[in-house]
Amino acid sequence: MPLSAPVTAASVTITLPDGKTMTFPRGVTGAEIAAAIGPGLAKAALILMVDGQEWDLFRPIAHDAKVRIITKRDAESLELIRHDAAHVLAMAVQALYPGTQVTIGPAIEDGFYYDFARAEPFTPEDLPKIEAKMHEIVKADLPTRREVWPRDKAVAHFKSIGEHYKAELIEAIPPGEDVSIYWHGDWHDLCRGPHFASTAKIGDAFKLTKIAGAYWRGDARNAQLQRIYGTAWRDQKELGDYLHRLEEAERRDHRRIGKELELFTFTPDVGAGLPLWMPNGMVIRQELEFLALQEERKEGYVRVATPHIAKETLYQRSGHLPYYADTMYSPLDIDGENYYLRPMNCPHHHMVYSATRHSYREMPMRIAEYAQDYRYEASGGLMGLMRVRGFCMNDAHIYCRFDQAKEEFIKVMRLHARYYDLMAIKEYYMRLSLPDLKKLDKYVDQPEKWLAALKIIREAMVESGYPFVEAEGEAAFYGPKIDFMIKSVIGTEYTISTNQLDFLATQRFGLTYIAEDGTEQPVYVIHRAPLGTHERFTAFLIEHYAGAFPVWLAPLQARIIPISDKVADYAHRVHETLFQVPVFNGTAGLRVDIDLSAERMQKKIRDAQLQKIPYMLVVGEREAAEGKVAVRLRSGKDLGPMPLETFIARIKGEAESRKDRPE
RNA sequence: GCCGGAGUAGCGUAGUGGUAGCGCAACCCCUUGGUAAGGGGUAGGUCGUGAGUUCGAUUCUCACCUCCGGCACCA
Repeated sequence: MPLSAPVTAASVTITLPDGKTMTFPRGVTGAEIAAAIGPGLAKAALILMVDGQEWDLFRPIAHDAKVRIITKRDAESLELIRHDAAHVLAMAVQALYPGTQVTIGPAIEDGFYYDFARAEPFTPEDLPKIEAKMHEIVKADLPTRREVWPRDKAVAHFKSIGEHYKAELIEAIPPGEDVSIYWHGDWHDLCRGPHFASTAKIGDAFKLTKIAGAYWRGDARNAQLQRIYGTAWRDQKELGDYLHRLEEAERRDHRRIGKELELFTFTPDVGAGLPLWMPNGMVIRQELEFLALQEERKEGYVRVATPHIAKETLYQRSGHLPYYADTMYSPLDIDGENYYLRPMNCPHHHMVYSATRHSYREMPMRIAEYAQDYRYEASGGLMGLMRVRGFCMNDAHIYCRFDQAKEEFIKVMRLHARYYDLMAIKEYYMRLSLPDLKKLDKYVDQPEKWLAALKIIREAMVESGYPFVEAEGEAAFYGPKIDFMIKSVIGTEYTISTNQLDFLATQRFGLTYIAEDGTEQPVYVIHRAPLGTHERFTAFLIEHYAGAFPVWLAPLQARIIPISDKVADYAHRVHETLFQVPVFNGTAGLRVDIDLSAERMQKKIRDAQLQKIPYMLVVGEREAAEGKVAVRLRSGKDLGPMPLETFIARIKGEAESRKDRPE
């Protein structure tokens, strides 16, 4: 094709990203343009952007246009590869298992999936077979073709070939519209596109990863389909890197580390989702509680303690029962009355608040408790310490005047920030959780109160400068909130902390204060849990630190390693000295032990290393003679011998500052 | 809760229709060693629980419990 064909009515002018223009006959395709630019590009081209719109390489261009050709080097290519891979997965499955219906199959983060309807379940043994078939299809280099059909023709067609889910999808498209059908060889599917010109362009860097159940259209009332997940990349190296990342993530999994470091355990004898904190894990809990106690004291909080159960009437009054009865443990019948294990602490705290009269002078009143709760979470949703049925929450309720709500909300945000800074937590985002206006039955219907509460939170967030995203349908029934969202190491998103504004409690519980003019005025309630629950927060910290906790959190802060039992006496003296060191910002003195086993020093070092103990204090005859300890970090770094006092100053400083020392 | 997979010693694992091995950990002995695994030995399991099939079940079947991967849910 000539680079400078004459400009006529039968030609189009193509403008390339560098501003260069080329002229082609009308109806030119991306493949032809790429070929005109160069054979390398012709080979590398995947799809193109035509005036910002994704366009198949084989689809004719009828107008002058700005064109950008996408190759594997472009960021967009990953999603395209995954989308094409999903199609090939569907092709492979339908070839191997006739009668299987296709539904949808999008590209997702790191890969793709496809949902199938089939009476027989897929088994893990099927995956290699399907994968092999996919490679066959890719190698077959099947050409892609795009057709545009009227909606009604498509519906009738897919019904006629028994693809009822597809037909249903197309029926959701407004009548009169056209739909695009993509063919790969003689297999075809309804699809928006775009797709590569042939199946070979996908390459071979893909792998099927798991089989799962998934509801049709994401609704549990619908039929359950079978989902096959895969991952796909541009080349084998990227695929290898990804699989390697997964392995690394598995190593950080809090369930694995929790077992290795003996932090917590579960047993069917106690019950699903009911964690047992072991001595090592309890140290972390206590240190977090002590941190909270200190920080909350600075902020004017007071502490209370309240029972773990309450009568049904309390939850009727709070309004929780009608909304959440199905996620509460069944009630206990005590003397003919129903008592519930509490799923949250608000009503108890409201009772404390309303036990006395409150003047405007004492507002805000901040009532705090690390409080144990029980929620009957769906059995399938339980996950290690991240999602449990019994948990202990860093809870507090702030009772304030309307005019104080914003400032109090900001103060809570700043408290969050202090905690997160302290622990160098950066991998989270803040979500302003709003009610879903289409499902108002899930929320208290008082539009003007919602708007007022929302205004306070929005202003508080804007004034304090914290970035946030908004999400509909995530609010509590009693008000909007800011949720702090994190991802577990395996990629599931959880709310780790929360800051909520409640306009309802004051009505439900008659929570008021006496204003300057002697009238009773309603209070606003802020529910906040910056450290979330011990369970989820610790799970997160385990993964965040990969088990290598900073000194202030480490269950064992130092281990003394005598080189031989000739120095056992000295080791004991070192231990006793360290044990007695007072730590200002800690629940106790230093946490230290001695490894007196009959093993060689190298073995003891290895053991301490695997337990991720921050400091190993090697003591031999030289150290004993000089009153020193040879300090080794868990990173492997050897600090050499130093006077015991020098080491004490160092570790005490770290414990008290709660700073993590980069090693 | 739903779909699929799994449960063997404290942990990690092998294995079989004829009641089970291995590694680490534990305990004992030898070794007294200078910065990631010294050597030898001992003990530890009603093979998740219950029922069924069978002459016989850890192995096959069913139910339940628990865990894992998703989905749904998540105040």
